This record gives sequence, structure tokens and C-alpha cells, in this order.
Amino acid sequence: MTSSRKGSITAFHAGRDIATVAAPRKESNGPFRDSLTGVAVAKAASVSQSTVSLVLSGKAAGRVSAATQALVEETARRLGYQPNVSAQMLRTGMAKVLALAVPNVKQPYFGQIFVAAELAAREFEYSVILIDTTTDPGWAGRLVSMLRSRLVAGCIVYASDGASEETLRPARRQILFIEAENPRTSGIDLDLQAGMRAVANHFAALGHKRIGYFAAEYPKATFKRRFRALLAEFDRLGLRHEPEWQASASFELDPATEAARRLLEKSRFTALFCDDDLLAAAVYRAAGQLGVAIPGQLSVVGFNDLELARMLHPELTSVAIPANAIGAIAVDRLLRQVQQKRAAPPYVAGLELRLRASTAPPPAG
Amino acid sequence: MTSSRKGSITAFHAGRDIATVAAPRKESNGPFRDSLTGVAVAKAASVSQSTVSLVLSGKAAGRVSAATQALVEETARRLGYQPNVSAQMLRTGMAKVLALAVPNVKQPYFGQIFVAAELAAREFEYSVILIDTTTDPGWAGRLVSMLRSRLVAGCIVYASDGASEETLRPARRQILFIEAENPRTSGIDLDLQAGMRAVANHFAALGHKRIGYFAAEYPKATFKRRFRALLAEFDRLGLRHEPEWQASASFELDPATEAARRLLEKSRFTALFCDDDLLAAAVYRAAGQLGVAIPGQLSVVGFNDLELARMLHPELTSVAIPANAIGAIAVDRLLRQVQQKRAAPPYVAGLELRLRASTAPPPAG
DNA sequence: CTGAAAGCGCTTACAG
DNA sequence: CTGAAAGCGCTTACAG
Repeated sequence: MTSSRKGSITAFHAGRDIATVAAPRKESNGPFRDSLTGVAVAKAASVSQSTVSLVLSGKAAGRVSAATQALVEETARRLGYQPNVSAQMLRTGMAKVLALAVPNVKQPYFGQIFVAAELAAREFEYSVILIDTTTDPGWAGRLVSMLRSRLVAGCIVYASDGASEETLRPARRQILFIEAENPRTSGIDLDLQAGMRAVANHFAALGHKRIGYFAAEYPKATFKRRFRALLAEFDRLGLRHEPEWQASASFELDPATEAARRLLEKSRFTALFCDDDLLAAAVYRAAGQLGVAIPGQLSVVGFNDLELARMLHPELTSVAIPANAIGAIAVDRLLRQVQQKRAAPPYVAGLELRLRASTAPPPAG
Repeated sequence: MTSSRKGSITAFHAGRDIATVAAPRKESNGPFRDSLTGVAVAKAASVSQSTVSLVLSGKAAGRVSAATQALVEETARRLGYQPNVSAQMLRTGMAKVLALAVPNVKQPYFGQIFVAAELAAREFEYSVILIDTTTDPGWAGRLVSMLRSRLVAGCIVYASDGASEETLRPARRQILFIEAENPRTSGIDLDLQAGMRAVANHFAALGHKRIGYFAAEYPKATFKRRFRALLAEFDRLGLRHEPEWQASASFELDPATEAARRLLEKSRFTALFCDDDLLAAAVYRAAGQLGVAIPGQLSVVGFNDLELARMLHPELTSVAIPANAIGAIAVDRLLRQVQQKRAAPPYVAGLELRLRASTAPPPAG
């Protein structure tokens, strides 16, 4: 029975193991057993609890005299009073907490998104919790629970797949999607077309005619779209593209290097686009193993413009995503959406191709 | 007045801007205005609210008949009931949320720590929020507020400095420190001595006599200790060390590269230890600019063993930290500490020197 | 085995 | 301008 509950009830449900130990005894209610309540402050200041609440929540203007306000504030400060957030939440029905669900917290790109979101959220006195969708298979269900149980007011979901979008449907009003599987679901998307146009134009301008594609092996729509967008640009430029110039790999370095090596061994292309800078790093390793010179024999372009791009040698030309703007805009839109109960029109983030030393004209001949 | 409050009251306090919009009107209490309560389930199942609570919190054994339990569970599932966490928290006095405060969420190492902690916390049905101590100057005060206001049951603080340790003192029972400024404060520490011994022995075995030190320019005790530990090992081995073989830099790539370049230009050493792999990456860049061959003319060792270490060319020899174990142990100890109100003896994590291609014997002559 | 009732600490009409 | 009171949705003795 316990196990059957684990699926249906949120992860925050009480009553197991350690939770039992933590359960309050009559005389205590947690580590701060002598924790201050609003009544205590009221008593100390000789006012009512209502007055304390009004003053400390900033709703006292024109309702409480300046003298009383000062007294209450001073008393609260002196005693070190902090309102109990659970009680506030219970009363107001809303936690000031947002969630951010990303495919992989370890990837620096998502770290950037998180920091930007957290910064924006803090302005509204919200905080942000992180969900790693890779390490947590039941994340979508848990997220719906958290939303339902009011633990979290809303969530930003980065790069969802079709299945989780389905699970998340009942809570979609509290969710802002970025680069969703279904483009109409996305509240924020990347201007992949423009980004890929810049890539294709850059390759073409250098004189490349045969351009390979090293794809990410993840079931995320964004990668499929990148591929289609680049192919469309090739068509536009009259460049042909062969399936054998393609390979795919996960972001794990060794398998990715192996895949890159196989691709380079049969390579008849002079330039290679990679779905992610991490894949480009694998290409560098493979090229090193095979003695293929970058950019002399092979031009490489990455995606994301991680700091890594400039740590590689030669420094990597890459498509930059405005992570800071995306994080901030996401929070802004999510908050509006949760409160006004209607979504704003989707936002399309521009991409910028940052030219560095990994691209050059194709080898002569 | 509002601004004075911002300092003293937690970031989760209600009553500003958007919060006002979000405040409940009489007939609604949040986005799920028709959200289910325990009474609704009780009514639907024709039992009392007590019974519902008992069953769904897994405390029904021997108190509620199997039939009633089944009925309640079925009804709750059918209705999609999720207990309101705020009410649970208010009642039990404890949120099942932990915080993890790290210097920089963007650094992959801290991403690893986070994922490990989140995984361990989930086993106890806790969740983890992240605090970036770099982007949030008032983090220590805010953390104390969060602890005080019961939003968070406990916190793991990675690499605190002296000032914040002071601010955090009142809440120290709910905090587990990793690599703290004050070593007696640390619940988890690294075995820097053994790690540095391995580094020194490795250099010495290769025949290096002049070994430089590229230090992190952060006010964290861990870096000072790394330095002292390595110097002690040099002494033990009878190797001398000159101040001019030292430099320091932040983790920002361009300034770090610049600092590395200046160090290499006046270099009279044949090997270089770096406080972090990110600094080693900067050394690689500088070496590339100056035409210094690694490892032919200069051996390099990093610290952390990020995935980056294997993306650099040649692959970087680095001191690995057991991030997964540290994250998991930290959660375990924190939970014990919060509940049993006494700390376990400190845990010392072992380090492992991973040998790769960036170290070799010094150049002849 | 089950239910009625108290109470966690707040916020907010409402009455003065 | 201030206070008494209701109630948010739970959990948990306590009484049957």
C-alpha cells in the first residue's frame, strides 16, 4: 500500500521513516521549538495580531498609525520574528515558489538559464526549485502533484517531449514551455531558422559544398527542428546533403567521440555542424585521434556557445542562445500567465552566430 | 519602510506587486480554484476527514479496516486528490524541503553535487532548492529567514566564507557545511593532504623539480588549504618553491588566460598545479598563444576532474572529487542532524589523482 | 474500527 | 485607527 501511494501522492507527503522522526511532539514543532509567532510579537508590542500582520505585510498604509507601525516593526526586528510561510501559504493559497524543469542540470547552459530565472524570480520575491528531468523519470507526474498540492505556483519546462506534455496537460495553465515538442505549446522558442541560415550562409561564404551534420541523440523536438532548418537552408543555397554525412550521439563524451570518429573516417565533407558544443568537443577529440586538422581540413560549428567553446583549441564557432534573456522572460511570462490565467503570445529568441577559429575555407582540391 | 522590510523579512513574504494580484478573492484560492480538499474526499467516500488523513498518510495500519482503506484510496485516486502541502506543513511544523547553497550553480561540479543531493533527498521524499551564493549577496540572511520561516528544513552550504558563517550561526543546527572556512564547522571535508601528496609524488616521480601554482582568486578556505598542503608536500620531498612561480585568477576565462600567460612568460618551472580544471583550461589557452607545448615543455595538473578535463587536448591529469558520494552523504547527515539535533563526526572525502596526457617528464636540460 | 473536535499561524472581512 | 473572530486544510490526541 505504501508503495502504491508513492506513485499517486506527491513526494512531499509526510509519514515515512525520517518523516516520522521529524513529526512534532506535543511540546515542539520543529527545530526552532521556541519559534516566534505573530501573537508573541503582538503581545510584546501590546497590539493585536491583526495589527502585526497588517504592518508586516505592508498593508498598513492608512489603516495603522505611524507610531504603531514603528512600534510593531521595531518589536518584530528585536525579537527576530519571521512569519510562518506555511501559514501564509495556507491562508493565501499560493506559494511564492516556481519550478524549473530541465533535461540536465549539469549542463552549463541550463545552469545559466537557472541563474537568470532565479534572479528574475527574486525580484518578485519568488524562489526557484530545479527539477532534473533526466535523473527523475516520474518528474512530470511529480510536478503535477506539486502544482496541485500548491507547493509550487508555476513551472518552466525546458525541452519537454510529447509524453510528458501529455502528463502535464491538466496543469498547463501553470506551465510555461520553452522549446516544447509541440511548437504551439511553447511560450518561448528559438529562432532556429535564422540561426541556421547564419550557419549555412557562413559555410557557403567560406566555399564549403559538402557539410556534415552531427546530431544529438535525444528525443527532443528542438534537435529535429535544427536539422530540418539547416537542410532547408542548404536547399535554398543549392547545396546537396547526403545521409552518410550524418551521425548522432548522446552527450556522453566517450560514446560521442566514438561516433564522431566513425563519421570522420568515412567523411567526404569539409565542414560539420554539431547540435551542441559538447558534441563539437567530441569531434575535436576524434579529429585529434585521426590527425584531422581543424579548421584546415575540417570546419566545425557548434550550438549553445558554452564557455567551453572558447576553451577548445582552436576556439569554436558556435550559435549563441541568449540564456539570460530567456530565463528572465520565462519567469515574467509564467508569473503573468499564472495570475492572469491567460498566456501571452509566444516569444521567439534570436540566435547569434559567433565566429571563431574553427571555421575556414575548405582544403584546396 | 518597504525597503527596510526587504532586509529583515524573508523573500517569501507576501504583499507586493504581483503578490497582490495573486491574493485570493473570497471565492477562489489560487489557480486550482476548485481544488479538492480532504473533506471532499471524505464526503465522497462517506467517511470522516480523519479517516481520509489516516489512510492517505499511511498511518492507518490497525486503525482503519482494510475495506475502508481501499475505499478511501480508490476515491482519492478517482478524484485526483492531492493533500495541501501548506496545511500539512503548518500542522506538522516541517517542510520537506532542503536547500543547497553553492558558490556558482553554473559550474558543472556543483551541478553534480546538486543532482546527487536531489537524488538522495528524493528517497526521503524531500526536495532540494538551489541557492547561488555568488549572484545573491544577501543569501546568508535570506537562508536564515527561510529556515526561520520554516520554508526549508535544512541547508547544505558548500564552501562558505567566514562572514557568512557568522550570519548563519543562529541557524547552524540546520546547516551542514562542506569545505567550510572553519574546518571544525565542516560536516564534510576533502582529504586535501592525501590529494596533494598524490600530486606532489606524481610530479616528483616524473622528475620535476620546479613546480608552479596557479591559484583560484576566491576567498575560500579550501584554496588556501590546497596551497598549504601542496607546499607541505614539496617540503617533505625536498622541493623548493618560489613565490614567482605562483599566480592567481578568477574562473572567468579571459582574465584567467591573461594571468596564465603572464605567469608562463616569466616561467622557470616545468610543471604547474591548478586549483581548478577551469584554470587549467586557461593555462592551455595561454600555452597555445605562447607556443608552449603541453606536456612536452610544461606538465599541467588540474583539480575537480570535470568532464572538461577530457575535452582538453591533451587530456588533463586532474584530482577527482567524489561529487556523487558527497551529495548523498551530505543529505543523509543533514537529515540526521536536523532531526536528532546533534551532528555526526565530520566525514572526510578521499580524492583520486586521475593520470592523463597532460603530465610527462620535464624537458631535457 | 471510526468520528468530532482542537489547533497549527496566519490573513482578512467586519465591527467598532 | 484597532481588535475579535472566522477560517485556510490538514493531523492527531481523545472519546466512543
